[in-house]
Amino acid sequence: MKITFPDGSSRDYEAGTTLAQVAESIGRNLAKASLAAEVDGSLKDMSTPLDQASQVRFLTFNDEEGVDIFRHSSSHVMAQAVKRLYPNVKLAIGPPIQDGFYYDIDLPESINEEDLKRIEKEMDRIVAEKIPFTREVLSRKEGIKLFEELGEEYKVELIREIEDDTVSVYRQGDFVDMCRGPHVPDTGYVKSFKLLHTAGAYWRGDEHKKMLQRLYGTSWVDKKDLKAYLERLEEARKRDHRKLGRELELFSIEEEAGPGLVIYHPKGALVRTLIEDLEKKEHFRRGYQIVMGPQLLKVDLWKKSGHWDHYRENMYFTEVEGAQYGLKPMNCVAHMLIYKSSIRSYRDLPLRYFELGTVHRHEKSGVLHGLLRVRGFTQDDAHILCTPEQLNSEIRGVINFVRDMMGVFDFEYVMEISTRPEKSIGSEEDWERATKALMEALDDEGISYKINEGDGAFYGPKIDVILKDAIGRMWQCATVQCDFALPERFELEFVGADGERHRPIMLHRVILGSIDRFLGVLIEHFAGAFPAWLSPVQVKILTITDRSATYARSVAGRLRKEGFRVESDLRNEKIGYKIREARLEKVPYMLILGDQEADTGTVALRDREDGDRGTVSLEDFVELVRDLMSPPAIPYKEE
RNA sequence: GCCCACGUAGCUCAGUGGUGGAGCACUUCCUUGGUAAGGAAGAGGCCGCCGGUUCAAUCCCGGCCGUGGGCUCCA
Repeated sequence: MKITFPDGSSRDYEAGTTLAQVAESIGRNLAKASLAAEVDGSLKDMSTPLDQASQVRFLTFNDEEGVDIFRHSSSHVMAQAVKRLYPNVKLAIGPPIQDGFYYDIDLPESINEEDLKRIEKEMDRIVAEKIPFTREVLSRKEGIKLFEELGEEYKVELIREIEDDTVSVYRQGDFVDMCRGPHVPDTGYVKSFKLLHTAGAYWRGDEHKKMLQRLYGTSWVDKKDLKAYLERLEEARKRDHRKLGRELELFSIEEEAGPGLVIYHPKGALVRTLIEDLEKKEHFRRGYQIVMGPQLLKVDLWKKSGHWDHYRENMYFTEVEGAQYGLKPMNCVAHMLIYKSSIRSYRDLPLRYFELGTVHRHEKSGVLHGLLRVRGFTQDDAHILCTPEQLNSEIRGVINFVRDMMGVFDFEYVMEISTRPEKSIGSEEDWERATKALMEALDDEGISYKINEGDGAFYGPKIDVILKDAIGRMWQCATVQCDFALPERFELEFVGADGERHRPIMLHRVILGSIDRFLGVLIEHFAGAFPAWLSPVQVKILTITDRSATYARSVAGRLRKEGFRVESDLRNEKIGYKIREARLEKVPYMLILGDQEADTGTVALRDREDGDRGTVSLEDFVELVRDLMSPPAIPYKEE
């Protein structure tokens, strides 16, 4: 029989030859590296015998599928270890995930750090035993019987729900698990792993079902990769915006004030202001009008908007003089009222209302996280009201806006479109038209995108922008959403060229999203070392001795006149000490001033990245850094 | 909201059923030193909050609040 490989070459083999033997015949290294194989499009174990001519692709740790198979096998090894140590454990599911795997288990006692170490030791034994993974196909009935006898009620529940007549199970020695497979040939493959932490997880992700224990681990084909991954985790910890936020005196969240409520200290408030100033400027350039809505609006209005029915449990309410008010969780309602305040003509459209709107949402206590998930935050929110004909160009305008802003902050990004979910409102034509408009806008801009079927908002489809930070993590910030519901509910109209009344389409969009969250992402992206234009302190003047204080004051004055943010450290401390502190504060430029500089009108420049840069004249320094001290210019584009 | 862990000085963290500690930071004094920590002294704590056990609780138990890792939900 003829076996064909991805490079187009082929070889002949006897029927019954296993994939492992095929790999071996090609080369020792391939055989060693191959974890499983893809045969005519489906994934198979290396021990699978081939019985007919096929297309074969061997999967290694360099293939996405190979990585998943490897991690999946890792989770089986962990499950086997758990089962050896806790015979009464019931297993739920154990899939591979990004960078690792987990297994959900049901166990009366709870697993702690020391237990994880014990489980790791047991896993080491299982790995050393090199137990082969063997596949077995059972009928559903046999499968149910097998797992009922084992007391594995979760597996039984899963088998009852699958539609096939057969189920496959994998054995590794005394351990058996229901599993689609494939797996690596034996447990010896999984030697570079580490169990990371435990967590609670609902059975089948349903908060009404039982809470299980989830054990998280990571595994790699090579010890080096494991080490690199653990170092990456360490790097992420160092960049944690909660830690840096405190160290750099940017913000705090105090128990006294309330969970999820951010207090911006001078430096954090300054960075936020710089971002917001840039946002205002860029919005004005793009034809947005700034508006401001009140923090409290009457409950009747929230009933009209649908928030009372759909969002009430996330809102804060209060009563004043017998009238019920709700604290705004979104900015749209006031914008609707502005639109309705006069009769609109098609000539007025599009209308782009922009608000740096501070909103409050009663998030569940367990989800709060630094600046990334809070209860009070400020969005760079806008609602664009336009005609159906204008939809495409408005969406493209937003996309370009996002593109420009991501460039300013040095972020890469990808875009995704989310389509109609099952629970949704509006006509099929509206949804189709709006989804098409979003896709066409991205196509027209030459942007590739992924589609998330059924992931849209209940009132319309959306584009999400997922940005990628300096260490490869993804964050969702910008979003563009079509909304049919609000124009309908508020009976928004415009008079068309035909003299008839028409309903405008509304786009809801944010560029950075929550400014608070964006700041958190920025802190982690730059590891606290903001680019000069965003740094709270741009230049720090450090004196060698008291004798230089007067000169230092004149230098500071000159730089302030230039608009630079300057701080002086005139303390009676050694220069090494002052430099150390300025470095920890991540100030981009340090000017070291002693007798030599005072005598010659120069500054000894030191920067955050390159260290000592020698002596330059004060005026040369100003020229050198001037352009870096304000936000990068965004070229003006004709709409 | 749910599961697990944690909560000691501004920060990082030791610690014990009977009197609370260190380093850094802070204050004062000495030192005037040229590219990542000079020296000395001092001040600083409802040991998260409430209740229980105990002759005695920061420590043991319970509840609450908060934080962390996740789940669910989301900007």
